[in-house]
Formats: sequence, C-alpha cells, structure tokens
Amino acid sequence: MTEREATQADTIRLAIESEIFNGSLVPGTSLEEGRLATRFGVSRTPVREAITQLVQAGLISKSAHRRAVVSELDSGTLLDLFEALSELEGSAAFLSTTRMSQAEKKRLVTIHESAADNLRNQEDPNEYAKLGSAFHHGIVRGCHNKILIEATDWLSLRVLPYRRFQVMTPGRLEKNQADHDAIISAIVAGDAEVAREALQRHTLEQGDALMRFIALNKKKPVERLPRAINEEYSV
Amino acid sequence: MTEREATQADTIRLAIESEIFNGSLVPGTSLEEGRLATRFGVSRTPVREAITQLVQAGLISKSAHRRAVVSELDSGTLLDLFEALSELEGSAAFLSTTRMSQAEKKRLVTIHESAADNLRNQEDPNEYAKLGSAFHHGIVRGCHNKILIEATDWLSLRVLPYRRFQVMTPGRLEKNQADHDAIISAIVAGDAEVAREALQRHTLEQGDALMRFIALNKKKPVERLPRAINEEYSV
DNA sequence: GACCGGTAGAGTGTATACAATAGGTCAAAA
DNA sequence: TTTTGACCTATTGTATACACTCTACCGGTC
Repeated sequence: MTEREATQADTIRLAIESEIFNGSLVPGTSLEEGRLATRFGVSRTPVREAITQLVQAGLISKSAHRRAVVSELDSGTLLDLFEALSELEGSAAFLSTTRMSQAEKKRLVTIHESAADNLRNQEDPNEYAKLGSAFHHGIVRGCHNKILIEATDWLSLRVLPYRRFQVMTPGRLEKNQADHDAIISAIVAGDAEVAREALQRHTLEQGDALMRFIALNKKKPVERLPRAINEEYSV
Repeated sequence: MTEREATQADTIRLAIESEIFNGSLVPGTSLEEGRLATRFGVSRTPVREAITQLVQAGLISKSAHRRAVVSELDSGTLLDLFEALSELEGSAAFLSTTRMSQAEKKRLVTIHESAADNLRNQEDPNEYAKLGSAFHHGIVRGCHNKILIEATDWLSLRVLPYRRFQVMTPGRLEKNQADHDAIISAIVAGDAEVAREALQRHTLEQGDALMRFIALNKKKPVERLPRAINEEYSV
C-alpha cells in the first residue's frame, strides 16, 4: 500500500524495530530522541520521524512532550491481541481454503511436512519455529485480500516483542504440529468452515500458552530491567 | 493505546483528515508540504509529521522523495477493504452478543428504534445515516476487545473518504433497516453465530452497493479533478 | 519527427538552532 | 520531617537553513 525507499528515517525505524524484536529494547524502555540520534549518527529529525512511524505501528507509545516508550502490553491487552488475531487468521483460513491455487496449497503442504520432519528428527527448534510462522504466513497470504493481510500483519507485529518468551513446555511442539495438521487437512479437503475454526482456536491457544509463560516469568522481573537499560545505553 | 495531546502536528493531521473525509481533498490529490505549511501558517516540520501519521493510518500514500498523495483505492482494494471489514465486524458481533451488558444492548435497541422512527416519518436522511453508523459503532464497542475495536476503526477510517458517494437507490434504506433488525434480534436473542453472519453479510452488501455507485460515477471523471486542485489551492 | 541525455527548478530529506514544556531539585515553611 | 512551591535543567516541539533527489523541459542527435 505504502511504498518507501531507503531514507534515513526508514533505516532507523527498522533498526529500532529489530531491537524491539530481538529483545534489546524491552517493552517499557523509554527512548530519548537525542540519545538515539547520536547513537545512529544522525540528527534528531529522522529519529523523530522513525518514532512517529513506530507509534502508528503500535510498537511505541508516546504522548505530547513526553518521552516515547516501547509499548508495554498488559495481560488484558495481550489477550485482546491474540483474540483479535485469531479472528483475523480464522477469516484468512476460511477465504484461503477456496482461494489458494493448487501451487499455493502444495507449497503450504511442503512447509508443513518439513516441519514434521524437523520435529521427528529432533532438529533445530529455531528452524521449526521459522517453519511454523511460515505456515501461518502462507495461510494468511493465501486469502488474496491485501487489506486482511495488512491487518493481520499489523497485529502480528505487535505480538513479536513477546515471542522470544516462547519456550518449550513438554509436548507443546507436538500439539502445535497436530493443530497444523488439522488445519492443512481442512484446507486441502476444501472445508473452509473447519479450517477457520481450527486456525482460530489454534492461535487463541498459542496466545494462552504465551501468556501463561509470561505471567510465570513476571514473578522475577529483576533480571529484565537492568539488562535493558544497559543495552539501550551501549554504543 | 496511544495518547496524544494538542500539538500542532496533531491539529494539522486532524485538519487534513477532515478535509479528506468531507471531500475537499479527493483521493488522488497530491499534497505539497510547503504549500500546506503556509496554508496552516506553520513550518514544514509539523506538516511532515502529520503526513507521516496519515501515511501510517493508510489515508495517504507516499514514497521517498515523492509527494504525498491522498490514498486512492482501486475497486479491487475497496472490495478487499469491505471484505476484511465485514469479517472484523462479524467477529465483533459474535463477541458482543455474549459480552454486551444489558445496558449496552438496551442502548443499541434505542438507537435502532430511533432509526426506525426516522425512516417511518421520512425525517432527515443525514440523521438516519448517523444513527446507522452509531449502530455499527455500538456493536463493535460491545465486543470489549480494544484491539479488535482499533483494527475495525482503522479499516472504517479508510472507507470514509468514499462514504460521501453514498446515495439512495430506491429501497436501500429499508433494506438497511431490515438488516439491522435481523442483527439486533440475533444479539438480543443471544445467538452469536447468527449475529456474526448477519452483520458480516450486511457490511459486505453495503460495500457492494457503494462500489457499484462509484463505478457508475467514475464514468464522468472530468468534473472531479479540476475541483480537487481548485480546493487544494484555495486558502 | 522521435528519442535521448543533460540541465535547471521545484520539492523532499536532514541538520541545526530556537522555543516551550515537563519533571526534578532545593529551599522554605508548617 | 514533611510538604509545597518556585526555579532550573533536560528533553521535546517547531522553525529555518541547507543538501540531495526527482522531474520536466530543452536542445541535440539519429
């Protein structure tokens, strides 16, 4: 929808984004324009522009004359986020079932089978995670509705800062794979309503799992804050 | 989610927004920072910030080193927009059915009945339109999911520039009212799935109607462009 | 006559300087 | 000792000046 090129503001936006995603910038960290400017070796102008963009993207919150802060999602909002995302992904699955080409479906099956292999042979869990998100991604793209894709991406983006909390509780990957299996079966079988329901519940459950894990780890927040501050100030 | 206060950039953003909505700035019009700056009596800086925000909101498109342009939705995208919106509103209706308080449902019924009165007595159609959007709005809020509300608002915003094309084809209002009637009935009866389906189809049909009307009027685009340019340059 | 490259001119991107605001600090009074 | 209020500093918001990019026009060439 909105095409851009490599202007400094964009570069900086991407840099901040990835720092948020990889955990250098923990939610709650406050961002200071001047400091960021010197850190990136530019003036405050492009930094401000990057911040404005990230605010609109929902990754940063800010009010007038106050510092920008990496958005912090309380558990209620996080729950809302997953609920909304599950509805959107469900809708996408519904549409994708009838709209994906044979090639697209085949690609999706391939991804799914790679994931199955990975799991069976106990390979790199990071790789499995990548395949998993490719699976979701593939279904969403399959709906061929630019706006629905955009909206889904938007919500997914806001979950990313919390994805790194994702951890293996015993049997979680197997459950995940089984869910995916049900979803792909429904899509291949052409049962749109089943596909919707399966993906919807799957995403919702993923959210629940993530939230439970975060809730547990919030008990010891001592280790989180100092590290974050440290990394923000490091040049 | 993101709180702001009255900074100049926000004022200008709102000004541009409303000009887009009321039709002063027709989709396709190009916005020049310098001109806008002098028009609003400020420097380019807040104007640029306003534009950045509107770009992220989807109302304006822009790529690096090029002028900002009021987003123009081709018919395909508009169709996507309505399809996505219908899914979101449908989801909201589903959730609202079980989550709205009695007070909320009552308020919704009141709005619906006011609309019925308005229609029966052939009162102001503008007022009817307002009640109609209040009805939709009320259902969406009723889902009590901040994110879903945000996402729905986001999409609705992008439809607004085209709403003014809305016109009365014979019997359209009656059909609209009948749809709303079915929706509110399902909600009051507590039948979430019926509510979802009813609102979803209703929004989709609204979109189709709008698109048909726009398609007809696109046949004579001569009158649109000069007027737009004219209005942009008027102080 | 059509096509191509170069060259102003307009307009965007960035830097810097200035203004205004918020939040903290310190002092004074209860 | 605590609280309150005024100032003072740090940081954001805005203006202006400059640099770079694009585009449209022009002359030349095929």
